[in-house]
Amino acid sequence: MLKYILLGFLNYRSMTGYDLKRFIDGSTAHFWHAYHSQIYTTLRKMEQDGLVTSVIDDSDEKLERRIYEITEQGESKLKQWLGKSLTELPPSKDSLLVRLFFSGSRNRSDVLNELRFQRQLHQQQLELYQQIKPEPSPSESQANSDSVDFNREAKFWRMTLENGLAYEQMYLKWLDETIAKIESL
Amino acid sequence: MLKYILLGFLNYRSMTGYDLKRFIDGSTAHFWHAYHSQIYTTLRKMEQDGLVTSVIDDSDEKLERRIYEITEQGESKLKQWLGKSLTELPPSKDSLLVRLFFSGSRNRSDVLNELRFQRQLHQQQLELYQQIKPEPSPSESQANSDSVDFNREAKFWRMTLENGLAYEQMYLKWLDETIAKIESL
DNA sequence: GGCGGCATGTAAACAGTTACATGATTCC
DNA sequence: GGAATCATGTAACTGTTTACATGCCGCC
Repeated sequence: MLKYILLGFLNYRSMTGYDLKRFIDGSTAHFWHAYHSQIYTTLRKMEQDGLVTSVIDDSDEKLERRIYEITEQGESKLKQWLGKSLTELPPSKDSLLVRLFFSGSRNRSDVLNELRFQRQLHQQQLELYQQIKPEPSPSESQANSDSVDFNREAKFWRMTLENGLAYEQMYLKWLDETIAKIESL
Repeated sequence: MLKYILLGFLNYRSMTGYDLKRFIDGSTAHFWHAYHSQIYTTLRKMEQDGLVTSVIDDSDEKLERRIYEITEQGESKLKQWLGKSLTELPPSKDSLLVRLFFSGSRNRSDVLNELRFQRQLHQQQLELYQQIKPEPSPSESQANSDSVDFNREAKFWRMTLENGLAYEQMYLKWLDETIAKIESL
């Protein structure tokens, strides 16, 4: 999956592993995050497979940056993947719910503290999304890609952001209700 | 993580890998699913680590069932894990959102078909949760565990179900809004 | 006879996490 | 002087998925 995210961004423009990490953190991280270690190793593997090529930029001495560029093979791989629809529900994993499921034997206040802390984190996450509101910005400078319509792309980016907002609002509401239930247990 | 789910259920009562698979499918699957292959191998590893023991039940000839039982070490491992709270947001992964994020260049009708199909799946999932409503039932028979209060446990199971319901309702609403936006693009 | 459910596993591949490792520059 | 950010990577481990593999029983 990470492979396709990297191809997706490299299809906008060539960039380094570090740039990719920042784009992911600033946009897809809430529905797909990745550690830098995985990004670098995946890029290497993709280069071996002919999906990307890389050149080393030495324009600043002392700072070696490896710039990745998508190949035609990479582009067709991305198009092919986008071409066949998902036919299943993506599995979700939420370790908080696992913990809550088995929390019957726990101290009421321990559970409440855990949920209240999660509430804070979700509140912060929501505020973060609300600040992004105007636009996520993988364009930044002019794209070197032939024909990417960034106005159109941005509409889809915003839809995923709307999902994040809806998710956090739902989660906060559920946490509040759940905290109230446990308080009156 | 799966390890703790298995310990959690085995703490209710001893059972086989197959039973565990069914309990997971019937309760935690929407926030943590597992394939049978992983369940069996994880149980073996847990036995090596002294968290569970197993006996082979041959009461029915022809049908060998390996029944797993939690050990004291397993119980304390579970308690220890429940004891230290989550201090981060669990990462979420949703490949549909990844696909949508990079869907600017796709055919409008292809994207719409994919989203409408997801809508159906989420609708089914919601209905499934609504039918479970009365009670998830890992008790079934009398528990062999010393002191599990299944009435109390059930309250926590229900809270995770409420999360599933809220999630599906949120997702359906978002899908409807997103479909409408793309239709008028 | 075929299908689905019961029941158990192994093997290989792939994905993801944590820890180790280095070294420059900038800001306080 | 220390912390943060830029920038890149490897190694070891853990977790997850897919495919292969077997055999019984009951139902239609």
